[in-house]
Amino acid sequence: MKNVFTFVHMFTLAEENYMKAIFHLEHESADEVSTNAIAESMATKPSSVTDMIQKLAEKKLVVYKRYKGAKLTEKGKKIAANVIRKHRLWEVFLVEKLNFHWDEVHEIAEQLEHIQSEELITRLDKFLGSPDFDPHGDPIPDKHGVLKRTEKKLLSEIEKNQKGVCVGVKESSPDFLQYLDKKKISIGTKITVLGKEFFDGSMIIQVGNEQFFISHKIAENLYVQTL
Amino acid sequence: MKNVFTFVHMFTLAEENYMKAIFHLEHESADEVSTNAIAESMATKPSSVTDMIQKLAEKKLVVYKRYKGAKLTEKGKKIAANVIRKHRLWEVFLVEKLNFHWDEVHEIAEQLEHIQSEELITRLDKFLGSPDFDPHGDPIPDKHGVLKRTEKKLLSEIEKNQKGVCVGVKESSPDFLQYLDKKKISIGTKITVLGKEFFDGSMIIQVGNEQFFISHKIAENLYVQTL
DNA sequence: GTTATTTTTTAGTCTTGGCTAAAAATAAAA
DNA sequence: TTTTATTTTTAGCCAAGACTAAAAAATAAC
Ligand SMILES: [Mn+2]
Ligand SMILES: [Mn+2]
Ligand SMILES: [Mn+2]
Ligand SMILES: [Mn+2]
Repeated sequence: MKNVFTFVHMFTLAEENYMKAIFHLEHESADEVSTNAIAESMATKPSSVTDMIQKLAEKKLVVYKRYKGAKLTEKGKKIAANVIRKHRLWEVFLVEKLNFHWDEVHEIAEQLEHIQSEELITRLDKFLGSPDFDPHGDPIPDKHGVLKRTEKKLLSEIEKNQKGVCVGVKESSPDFLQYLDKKKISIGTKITVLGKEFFDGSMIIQVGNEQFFISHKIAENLYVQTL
Repeated sequence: MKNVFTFVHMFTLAEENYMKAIFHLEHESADEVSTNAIAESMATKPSSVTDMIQKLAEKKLVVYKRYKGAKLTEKGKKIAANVIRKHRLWEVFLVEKLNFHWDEVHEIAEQLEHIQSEELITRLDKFLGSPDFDPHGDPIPDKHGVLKRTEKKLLSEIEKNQKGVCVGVKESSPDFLQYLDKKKISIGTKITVLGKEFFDGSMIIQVGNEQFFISHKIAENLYVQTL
């Protein structure tokens, strides 16, 4: 296909998605990311991943050694962070301005994150009041690609009788988010751990006036800041 | 490339751009659109156009007879109109909400028009107050792809001593729009034709308190409604 | 320290959407 | 009505980015 956009730095949709996936994987495990891990996270085949990381290596966007996995260069990291910045800013737009619900915005942001225009993002950011977090509590990288990480814990990591305020979700699938809605949990909600079962990690928690049971699966996907 | 979006009706970026180009060409000349005309309007080669219109014909989006040109089917027309609807709604967003100038929005809208989400456009339209026209005075098709055409004339067509209000531009290149800015002409501006030269079609017009000369090239790219 | 399993890479194909060069059809001139 | 010019199509090629199947390397098990 013909290159429709004429910008200085231009990466294809595929390239951007690979860099983004590697970025996320680097931050949730070792910094050498395996071919298989990338393939799984992108729902594609390892052979396709090998192809692409070799191309990205040519362009100095990742460092790659055969059989050793990939790792973003500074340049690659910046590009990835910028795509994530765009994704999260658009999510804020969709929720704050268009009144989408937080479980509906991800797919649309997956598309919007590839729109190429510095100026657009500068203005969108200002329009939104330069938000620091997206609707799922994820931090928005600044224009230099710097992502400040806050000290947050998984709900599953906090102890009995401790209190926390929900600051984000690890998973943001519609199913999970809708579960949280049902339980009246959203960003900013105060949660108290009333009981914790060692065997399966399940908990009894208090949210507002309600007390109820949650599984470990839930607790390990909710970020809180302890109070 | 892999199909990232999973919608019912999905057309590629290239397909959408071809349908849009054919739509525009149908409305500015005969309804059989020539291969060369499409090629020129898309800055591509006639052989590429032939390829694509054959594919579009397979999918019943255009009717095509060898050496006879292409013509959108009802389905193709609807799809094209919807892309144009999206383009123009996004242009309104960029100008009204992000304070872009009217000469800066076209390229960005060329990208945004391909974002796939019915719901997004429904909400964007509502957010913008369901505008009828884009920043260049072009009508925005409704959600059924119906485009109501207003009775507007080119400034070049109106007579000496007639008055008109500017309702749109035919060209919307940055150069032309910046010329209009310099002359303080925008949508809604009242223009009086004080003189008209038959030889070259140039005019003397009045805009506010200023009187000045404009060439035929300018006059045939400005739409007005006579008062 | 071999053997077996898993992971990763290579080789070869496919589709989309471009391109050029040549052939065929149509339109214009003579 | 021929000849010439223009338009359109076909044929063949290329790059991106996917895939499958097979080979090679790295790990894990024995
Ligand atoms: Mn998201
Ligand atoms: Mn998010
Ligand atoms: Mn436009
Ligand atoms: Mn416009």
